[in-house]
Amino acid sequence: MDSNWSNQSSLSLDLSFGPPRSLGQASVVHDGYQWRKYGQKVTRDNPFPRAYFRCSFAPSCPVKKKVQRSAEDRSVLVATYEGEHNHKSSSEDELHSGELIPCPFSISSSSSAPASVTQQEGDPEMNYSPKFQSLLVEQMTSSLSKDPGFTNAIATAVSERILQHPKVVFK
DNA sequence: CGTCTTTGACCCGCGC
DNA sequence: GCGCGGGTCAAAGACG
Repeated sequence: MDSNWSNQSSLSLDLSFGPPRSLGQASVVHDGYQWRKYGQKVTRDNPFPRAYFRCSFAPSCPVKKKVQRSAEDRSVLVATYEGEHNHKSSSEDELHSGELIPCPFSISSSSSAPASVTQQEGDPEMNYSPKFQSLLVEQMTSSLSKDPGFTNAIATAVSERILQHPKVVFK
């Protein structure tokens, strides 16, 4: 067995909570993949509901994703990935078609120290607007300076998933 | 009309 | 053996 993905890797950077409520269709591309929600549960150790997602980009893709708000800081969203994508990301396809800039944050590395990115809520106008993006960058910068585990996870994810190059270390 | 989210019920594993 | 908690299923409703 590949030990890579047998364990869960967690790291959050999930934009799906941006829109107030995007009901109906369009499972949003959060991190380069398409996710379909198949369940939600309130766990004992966390008052906030945990959402369960599957990769809907490829029906045969075994990857699962759990998204849960941190009990300590509710502005922190923690996403836990399980499994390995047996296909390339949808954003890569988009990249190849020369249209959109991919969101390079599909975390496939297993970091010993789960990192997270905070995302403020409350302003529906900040969904995917430049304002929101700049805020996100700001939050990430903050996380980078505070949490070395996050740095490594990002570096690994970017190098493995997007650049297809050896590990790059941010410093 | 087709696809996706929501939500309650069900199933299974684990600890006591 | 029983109870609890986590994870999954499936029907119903909603939206473009």
